[in-house]
Amino acid sequence: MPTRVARSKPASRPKADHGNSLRKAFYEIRELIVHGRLSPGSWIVEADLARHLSMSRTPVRSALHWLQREGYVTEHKNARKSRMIVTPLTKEDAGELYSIIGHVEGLAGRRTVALPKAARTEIATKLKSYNNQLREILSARDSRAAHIFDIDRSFHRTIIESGAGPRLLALHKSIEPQAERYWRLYASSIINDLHLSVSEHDEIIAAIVAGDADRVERGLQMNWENGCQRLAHVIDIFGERGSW
Amino acid sequence: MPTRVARSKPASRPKADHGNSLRKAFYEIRELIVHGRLSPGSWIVEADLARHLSMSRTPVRSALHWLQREGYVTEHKNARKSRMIVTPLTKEDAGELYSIIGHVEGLAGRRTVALPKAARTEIATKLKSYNNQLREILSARDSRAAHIFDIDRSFHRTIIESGAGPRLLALHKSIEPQAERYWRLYASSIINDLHLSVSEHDEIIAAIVAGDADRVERGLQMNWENGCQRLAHVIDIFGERGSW
DNA sequence: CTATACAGAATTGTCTACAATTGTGTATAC
DNA sequence: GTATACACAATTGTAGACAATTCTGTATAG
Repeated sequence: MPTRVARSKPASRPKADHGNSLRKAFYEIRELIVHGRLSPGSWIVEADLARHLSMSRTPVRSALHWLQREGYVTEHKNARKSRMIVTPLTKEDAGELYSIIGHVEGLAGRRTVALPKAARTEIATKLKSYNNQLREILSARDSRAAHIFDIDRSFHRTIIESGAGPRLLALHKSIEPQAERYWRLYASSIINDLHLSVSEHDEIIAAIVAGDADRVERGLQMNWENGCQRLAHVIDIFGERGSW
Repeated sequence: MPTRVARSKPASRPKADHGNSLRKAFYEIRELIVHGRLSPGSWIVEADLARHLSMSRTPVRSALHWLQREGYVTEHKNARKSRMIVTPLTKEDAGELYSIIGHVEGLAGRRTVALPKAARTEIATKLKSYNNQLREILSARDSRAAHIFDIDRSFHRTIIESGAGPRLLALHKSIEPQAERYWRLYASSIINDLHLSVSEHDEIIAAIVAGDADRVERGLQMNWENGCQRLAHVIDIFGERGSW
């Protein structure tokens, strides 16, 4: 049996779903990684993914480059060949990741404060609304993780989007989603400490209203820093994923 | 007529310089952009580049994705097709870029200060050496821009490499080279103000020796912030490139 | 003279085939 | 039983062809 198949029909090249494959590949693979279907540390084979997504290796390959760009995929650098793996989730990586996000958001927050007072009030209102939603969920003992995560994300995005320029925004967009991996994996434990984060949010809102840039920056940094420590504690208990 | 072509000569496909094309494409194209051979705002055609580098479009394409990742190339987002352009150099972009670099370095500097005193002294010595080289060049009226740039870069890299973790390091590696584009374009004018930067470096070194994290962070941020303002002034005079 | 429609060129997106390299398993020597 | 060599399978890198879309210029209608 020949390893290379003789195509029975020379005709009919599949219809090259023009312009959507790359996008699709990117989002679907990211989804697989974020949801843990592709487990951290595991080894990626282009052809397998291509088969799974029913497309050729080309867009998959490009998508993997994008994912590498965003840190979901890591180049296991041997020689000159690329060997990609799903980026492992380690305590150390989480530490750096959260620290970077904290600083990026801090920088954005600082610029948010530079906005005119009217705009700031509006933002604060929006933020309060999100934070209250979180509080409600807490008191209702409603622990739909995905829902909580979305609200928390909205909170932070509101700040970013009002303060960051295009470049910082892009940076944040590429870094922040990675926190979701940790979130998902340790969600139930993180939620236990949610009330702490909610309080920290209050402080951030107050600082924005007060127009104190330093305080906003500190508040955001602390929120992530503390989140990181809470996460680290959980990782200590449950172990890392994908680092061996 | 068969849809699939019978190649006139079945033989001799060029030898697929395995494992080096992408790398080569990436660095060469980046070189073209940084040196301004591909001017800011101009429009990129994959096939042209491929011809120029004597390789197929495939690695060029990947390289462009990498360059997009690093911000050298921008997606001129129409419909679903990508249309890449060389990222324009604007005052506004410079402002954000420098601000981000300043914060990233500040964060790294903060962690550098956390090192034991012996290590810090060693770093300080290295930094002083670089800064003295700058001073010598200044007093010698030796204005080889490339040389000056290299030394300044070494100065900052020393701090980053001692303080940053892998993630922050990667981030810095991808952002910082972009400053070079501005540097090169406005080099002669920037050099006129070099003495200011040198003084700021002194302050940074002193702060590292003193072990004052806040002061190091502030120093680095200010160094970039001020650099940005000096640059903005020059851009005001000579105009932006590639934004129209 | 201007606006619209259409044809053809230019360019990007995707696919398959092939080349080259790396890793793995098996057979053989010691 | 262990170690080395060799062959083959698995996988990545690149090439070139085709598909589809967008852009450009030109001709024609008003």
